[in-house]
Amino acid sequence: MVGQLEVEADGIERRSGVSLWRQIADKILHAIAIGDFAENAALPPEVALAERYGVNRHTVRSAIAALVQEGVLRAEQGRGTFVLSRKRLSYPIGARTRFSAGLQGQASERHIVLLASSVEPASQRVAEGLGLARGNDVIRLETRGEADGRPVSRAAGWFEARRFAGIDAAMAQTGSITASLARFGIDDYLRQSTMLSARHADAADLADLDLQPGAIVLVTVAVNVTPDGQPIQFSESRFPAERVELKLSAL
Amino acid sequence: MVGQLEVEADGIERRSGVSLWRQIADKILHAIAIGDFAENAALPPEVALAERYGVNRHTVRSAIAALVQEGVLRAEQGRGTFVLSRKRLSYPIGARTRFSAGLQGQASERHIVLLASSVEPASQRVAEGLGLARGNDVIRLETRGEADGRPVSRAAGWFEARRFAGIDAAMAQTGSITASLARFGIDDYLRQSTMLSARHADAADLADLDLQPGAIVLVTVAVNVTPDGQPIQFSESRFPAERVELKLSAL
DNA sequence: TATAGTTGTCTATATCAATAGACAAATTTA
DNA sequence: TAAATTTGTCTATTGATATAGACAACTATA
Repeated sequence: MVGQLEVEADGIERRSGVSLWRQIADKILHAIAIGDFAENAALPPEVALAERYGVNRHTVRSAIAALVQEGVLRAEQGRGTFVLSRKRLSYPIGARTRFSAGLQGQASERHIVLLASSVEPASQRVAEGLGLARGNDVIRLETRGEADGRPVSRAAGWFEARRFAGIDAAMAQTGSITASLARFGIDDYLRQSTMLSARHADAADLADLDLQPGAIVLVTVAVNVTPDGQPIQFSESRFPAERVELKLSAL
Repeated sequence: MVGQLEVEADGIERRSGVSLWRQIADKILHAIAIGDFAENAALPPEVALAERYGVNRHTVRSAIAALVQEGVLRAEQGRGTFVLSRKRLSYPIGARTRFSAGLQGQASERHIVLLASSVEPASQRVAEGLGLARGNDVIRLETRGEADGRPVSRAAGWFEARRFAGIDAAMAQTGSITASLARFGIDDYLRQSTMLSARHADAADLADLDLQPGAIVLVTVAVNVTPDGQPIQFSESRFPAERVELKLSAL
């Protein structure tokens, strides 16, 4: 027999299209992120978690299994289940956002990897963002940001091809957008505007950011300009919400 | 027999803990939000959607049924399925963010409702944000922002009780944080910092923002200060990602 | 060395999610 | 009016999700 609860404890929703084990895994992740469970600390035993969330022990086990798979937890028979992962990185977004500078002190190793580059005609929104006519050639750089070996961002950046010919090579060589732009005489640039949204990770996000299905990504669409307001870069970036939060400072 | 596809089209993930119909509902919502389907336009027929996403027609029907339930779509037998809802609001976040001012032109009617208020000792993070000793009394205002009758934000704001005694009454009367602060001699205030994250909506969010289970909320935690840097308000706001995107401008 | 507490594995059952196919009902188009 | 298009409803089957209970395996501790 099944003892069906009418009201669930702690924000667990049934028949929502999101399985209970996934919801509980998200809750545990969130609890770790906000510091409810310290690093290396033992999680409450499975029966306690099952009671807290009003579900069967096996459902909790499914959630834990997913997080073990993700490398967030480690389960030891007879001892308990332990927290491995650290808190979320705080990624700054402001007028002078720079990848490495912003994460200083939070991760010992951080860098950007150039995954691919290509020349293509500007789409509608890229053209608008850069103030070009639609169809003008632009260079697209596909990059991934990593901190301590974990992917923390995945971005596409577009630059006017005529003005920034060779920026792909510069990026491959320097591993830095800032350094690459410096080669084109851009010593300073500002973030003009940023649109921010959130959605479930799609197949590309899962592969790019090493996420599990059901994860959430933050998406920013931004335009960088020179100090005198000339657009130089249009970008779309995706951040895994479980590993990164955004800190908005003076734009 | 079942013809199982190895690779799914368009970012649909199986065995993810998120059901296919929920993922497809999210995709349709996103497509509407970014303007792929115009308002009042017909959606592609169910068989076409099923093929596009690589799922059975009945699965698409489940997704559509959920969106009809949410009031996003209207299905008419023999004719088609039509888009009711408009694009996402673009909610500005910047140095001088004000609720009504920011949404001007995007919604014809907008206001803040005061849901509840109370006096309580400051928690750790509220005390830190306001620069108080932990346990000092603070006033908490629970509010909901609405635009054209739809909830677009749900916020809790904390103010030092000694300095802002009566701000709850002022808020109830004026329906505006800005106007209420003016009564305490605050003619201008700035957003000092904002932390931004995203997660699945919990039970409270579902009720407060009239969402369906599985929805995503954007969460901001911010501190407002006077022009000379004195903290006056600590706030946590939640925005439904399917209805709102955040526009970051000069902080 | 028992004993209690914890995770791991197994069986069984019920419900939800997804596929498959057929046909009805309503609308639009030729 | 007839045909084509589209949504609505029904049955059937399979696999994933969730509950239930029992017991094994391992660890720490009294």
